[in-house]
Amino acid sequence: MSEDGDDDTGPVAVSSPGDEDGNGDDRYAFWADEVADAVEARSPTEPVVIKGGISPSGVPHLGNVNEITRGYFVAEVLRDRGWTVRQVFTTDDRDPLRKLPRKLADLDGNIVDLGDVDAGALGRNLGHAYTDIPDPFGCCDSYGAHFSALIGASADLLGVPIDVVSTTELYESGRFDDVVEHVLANRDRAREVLGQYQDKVDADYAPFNPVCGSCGKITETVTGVDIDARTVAYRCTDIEAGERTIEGCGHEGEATFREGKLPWRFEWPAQWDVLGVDFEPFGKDHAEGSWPSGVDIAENVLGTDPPEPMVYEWFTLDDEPFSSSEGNVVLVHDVLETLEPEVLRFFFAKDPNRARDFSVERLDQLVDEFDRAERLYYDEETGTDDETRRADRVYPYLFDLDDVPDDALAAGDVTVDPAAFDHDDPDHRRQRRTFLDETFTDRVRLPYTFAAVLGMFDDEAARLEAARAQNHVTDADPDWAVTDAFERVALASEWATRTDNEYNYSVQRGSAPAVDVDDETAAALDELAGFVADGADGEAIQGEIYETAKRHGLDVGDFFAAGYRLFFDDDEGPQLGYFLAKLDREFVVDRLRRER
RNA sequence: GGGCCGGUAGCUCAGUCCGGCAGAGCGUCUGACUCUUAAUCAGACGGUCGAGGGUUCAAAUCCCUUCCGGCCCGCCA
Repeated sequence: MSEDGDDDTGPVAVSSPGDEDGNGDDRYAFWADEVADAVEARSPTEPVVIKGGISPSGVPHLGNVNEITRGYFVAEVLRDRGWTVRQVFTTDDRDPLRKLPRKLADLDGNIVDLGDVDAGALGRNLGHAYTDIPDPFGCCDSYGAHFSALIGASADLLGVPIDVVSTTELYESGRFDDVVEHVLANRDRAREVLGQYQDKVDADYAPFNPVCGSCGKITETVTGVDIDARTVAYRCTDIEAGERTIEGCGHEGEATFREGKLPWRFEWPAQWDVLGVDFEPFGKDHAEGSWPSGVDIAENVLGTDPPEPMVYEWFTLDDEPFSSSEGNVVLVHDVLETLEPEVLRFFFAKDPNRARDFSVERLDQLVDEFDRAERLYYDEETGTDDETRRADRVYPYLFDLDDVPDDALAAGDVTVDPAAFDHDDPDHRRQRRTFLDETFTDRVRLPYTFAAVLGMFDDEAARLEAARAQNHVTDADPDWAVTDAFERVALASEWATRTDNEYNYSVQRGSAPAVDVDDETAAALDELAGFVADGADGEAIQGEIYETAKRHGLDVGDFFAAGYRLFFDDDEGPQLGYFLAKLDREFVVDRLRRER
């Protein structure tokens, strides 16, 4: 993983509690198993600490969620091996706001344009720490607190337990005092080490950025350090932020170690040290930048061991890079309106080494892939050995008791409250696994695109009827499984609406689409209209469509197409007979007669 | 300039670390079910594994070179 020539990421020796991945085949079916082995090889003390973190600079998008979910899978594997794990998430909220994002989001996850909030007020806060900037929505203590709350909510939505740790809080509480003192007391060494990685480090460089006592900006020019008093003297000078310069106010003053921050290259290793981090995944951007220097700083400035690393590739959103500042974002909140949480977790369980596109257009493919993995896990389908091994290994970690209906839990004699599920409690874990392997085998999944089709029936009974007709639901299925399965209809419908794809049909109520029908088809339509007018249920109408077409010597497919054209102005649609039965009869009859 | 990750069927990707007959799903095509309408089922088509060289009895897999794509070496997942 680390490619640094001279560090000591030792050989991976398998050890410790309940090692259980040796089934005669020692290849890794799941990347998290390999990482867990490496973490165990460090002989960590409990709780094992797994970290992630971001700056709360704006909307926490799906890419940011890697920082939560990648660590989660490793945490879960370690917990299954008997380890107690703490997953922390640092919100780097003392970082300064460098650039105004184009889009923001309220606490419910609704995206709003910058122009819809007080952009001027935000603009005046460039250069200030996120926790010192008022929340543009007025609902949280600060800008930083607002977006930290959103990322915390994203984790909750995915059922991942994290301790959110505010970096500002680490400074203000004094937890960082000792490490800041150490860095500043050894600032020559710090300069020397970081200087190997960054050209801008010169003789004047001081590894601390005080908050200006006058204008409140994070400043860079330290003019003196008093270790005993735990203060630094500074002058508030201009700072560079991308192409623009944020002007300093010129104020000269003194700041304590709690009134400022370490530069990122030092702050990250300081977090490892203070929080005792054993494993941290990070994006490819850090792999060649802050990671190598962080290792060096940890070992040679702080004198601590860096955590086990893991680099993950970035995602794109419909082939475009995610960008909080550019506004190309999608929140977990949004995604969960179209996907079950287990499917989204599945996306994050894929190989981190591979760049992936989160394609909204092709969400059905992702869901199908998940469904297949699930069937492989339950031995309801056969696949290649590799596919099966992967499914067996990965699927249990996608499941969360909170995602299934209460009566399902009751049916499985689950006594733990899903909302109070303790990932470190062996009994809770056992109950979850037992439920998964026993009760949940009765679950029902409607294929995603079929669920999208069902979305056009606004009537519950009609949906059930159609699903039964296709044998997706049978009398043998427990009620909870049927209820649960139909949850997918709302998700798939939302997807169809958002992408406006071929499942987003809408009945052309206003006026009949222009349809040219030949005489024979016209006669058949009239006859069908008569049948409908006499009153018939969906199944009867469906059958009659075939019969009518045959009587008139019409191709059944063409006749259906004529029907779809009349009602949807499209060549295809839902099962027509069932669908027409659910519309008001007079309208259907008139439309079939091309009279309205 | 230096580095990281990828390139395998039309599409999405497993397989590469640890060499052993090139795989899956979707799509396409054909056929069947005397109701083909997200159909379903059966079958078929589909690949110089980016390219070249090397090691080997044997290479998608290991080594060297090279091309293409994404990214990093300010801040960023």
